[in-house]
Amino acid sequence: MPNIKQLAEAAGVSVSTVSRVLNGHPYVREDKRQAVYKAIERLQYTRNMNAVHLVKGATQTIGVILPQINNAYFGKVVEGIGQQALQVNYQLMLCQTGYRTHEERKALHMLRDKIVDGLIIISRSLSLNQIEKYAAYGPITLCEEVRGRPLSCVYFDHYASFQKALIYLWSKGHRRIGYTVNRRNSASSATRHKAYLETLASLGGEGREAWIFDNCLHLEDGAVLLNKIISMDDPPTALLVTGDQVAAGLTIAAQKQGVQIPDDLALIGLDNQPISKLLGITTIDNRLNEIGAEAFRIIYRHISEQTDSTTIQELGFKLIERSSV
Amino acid sequence: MPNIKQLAEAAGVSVSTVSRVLNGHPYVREDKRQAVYKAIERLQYTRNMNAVHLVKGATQTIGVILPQINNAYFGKVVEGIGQQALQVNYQLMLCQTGYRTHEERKALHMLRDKIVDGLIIISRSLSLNQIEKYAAYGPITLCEEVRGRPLSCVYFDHYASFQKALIYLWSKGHRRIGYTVNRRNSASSATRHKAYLETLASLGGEGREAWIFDNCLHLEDGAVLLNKIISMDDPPTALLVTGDQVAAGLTIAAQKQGVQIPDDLALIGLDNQPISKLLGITTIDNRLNEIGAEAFRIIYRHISEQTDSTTIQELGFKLIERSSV
DNA sequence: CTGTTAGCGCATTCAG
DNA sequence: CTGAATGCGCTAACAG
Repeated sequence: MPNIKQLAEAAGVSVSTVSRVLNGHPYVREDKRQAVYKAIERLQYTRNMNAVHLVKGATQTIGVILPQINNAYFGKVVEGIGQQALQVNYQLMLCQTGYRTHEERKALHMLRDKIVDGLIIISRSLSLNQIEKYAAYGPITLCEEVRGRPLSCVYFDHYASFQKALIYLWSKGHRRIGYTVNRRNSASSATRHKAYLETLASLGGEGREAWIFDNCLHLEDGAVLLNKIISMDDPPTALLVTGDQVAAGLTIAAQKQGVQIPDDLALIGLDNQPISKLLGITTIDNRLNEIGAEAFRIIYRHISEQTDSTTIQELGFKLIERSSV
Repeated sequence: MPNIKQLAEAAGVSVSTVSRVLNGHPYVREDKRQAVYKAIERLQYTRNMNAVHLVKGATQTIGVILPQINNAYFGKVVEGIGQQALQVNYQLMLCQTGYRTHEERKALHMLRDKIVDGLIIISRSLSLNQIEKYAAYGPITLCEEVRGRPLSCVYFDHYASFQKALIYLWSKGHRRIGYTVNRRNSASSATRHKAYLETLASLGGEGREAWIFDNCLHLEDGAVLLNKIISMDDPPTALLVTGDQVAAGLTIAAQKQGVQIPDDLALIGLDNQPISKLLGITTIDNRLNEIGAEAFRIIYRHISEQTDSTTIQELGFKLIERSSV
């Protein structure tokens, strides 16, 4: 495999001239340019990008940290990231962490070690204090609200969306309202818990611990949950489900068990996944694709502008009324 | 950001000694080793992996080519790849091509340009002739049957699985059997078409062009298809659906339209996705996770052993009987 | 418009 | 056990 020097020799020019044509610089005489092209063809020359990365100090690659790729929620975000990356010729390095801090740290190391130029963290286990330490090595953007730190973020308002959904359920006559989350101890869960208690209180109702269900992420989790709910002495009549996959699981299981939706149990999902449309589930569109796309744009802007500033970006959401309430 | 030379100075040793402790080599006196650690801490030294990649001629990264990440089928395969990659400390570079040959070619270039050490192609648009050209630059593994080329592959037998499913439907009394695919002109589609015609003929039945439906990949496609089928003059009574998402879309739409499954329309899905279990869809488990995992193992073995040989690996499948037939 | 040269940061022979 | 020296392949000042 020839290098640039041999190529230059073969073309009868200097390495810098070769480099110029390789990088499309102007000010190269046409015949020399052609000679280089000829030589490239003849020697089957291919550039070693690792050398380019070394000398440029950048790789045109950004890392994406997420617990698992095979998931409708994360998939939608990554898709958004990827579409933007494509447009500016950036690569995506994927890190499936399974929420293991050890793996998350390894991904952070990629930024420190200059394997990636920036990092997007879709969901995490590590503390912000831990993550913050790596901000010195390059831009990091989280897909959750983060303030007062050297970290950027894109997010939608969990509090407001919960509030809106709760008020909607209340207006439809529901007084026994519960909700589901994935991890009880995540940042968004704390916000949601607060919104849950405060909103219900302000409406003159009350939230109950027994109506809060965790470990709900996948379709199957919804099915399991339905069985749990129908065996409760004092079940909620409505559920705010943070994820359409789970809402779909609940819906399908409900049909099997003869539970009527919305009469026996009302549901509001989240993410506006295709399946919620098909099943007629009322949901909140939080524009996951756009969250991913915007996360990339923020990173890209920070890289391009070499700025150390931080961006905080809130995206809107929309309640989509269908027939599960 | 200090480099290895400054670090060596600070530690009072040579760069080679630093390099040795950095790479965990033996034969370094303990006090010098400690001195290096101290200096690393003090200078906040971090290694530039691009230099390592350059000098080693490898990046510990493999590229993954797929049309889109946000998809149950591809997601499952990528997950399998990622799990294996994690175990041996390899990174994954993701390339969402949207089946655009231009993007696929860009991904192939990553192998040529030494950005990745190997490539896994989950699904493609480019011809094998085009892809084959890049085999000289590093190992390439496809997730489909490929023979007589310098390319490795993992796959399950589309022909045999179609055959098995058709015989099963036939044994249940179906005589008007159709099937769905995503892209009509993909390699697997050709195999399936052959299996479809030959198997039905051997059973004394016949296939019909009108019972073959393409552009079926997502959930919504299944819903659209159901409407198409119920408006047909001469609809099939059973459908072999290559993808549980589509089968799920069909099933859910059928419930809405009052179409009885399996009585009005029988279904056999593919991929054994969670949703097929929930909806009671009879399906074929083709072990997508394992296909991804094995694809990585093959690539990894070829990289480790520096061999130019090629691996062809067939994985088994299993018909999972549920209640949609 | 072009060539010379000095790095980019690290691994690794080869002598000690 | 250790250090000096060489090279990985390329870019970009700098001097023509």
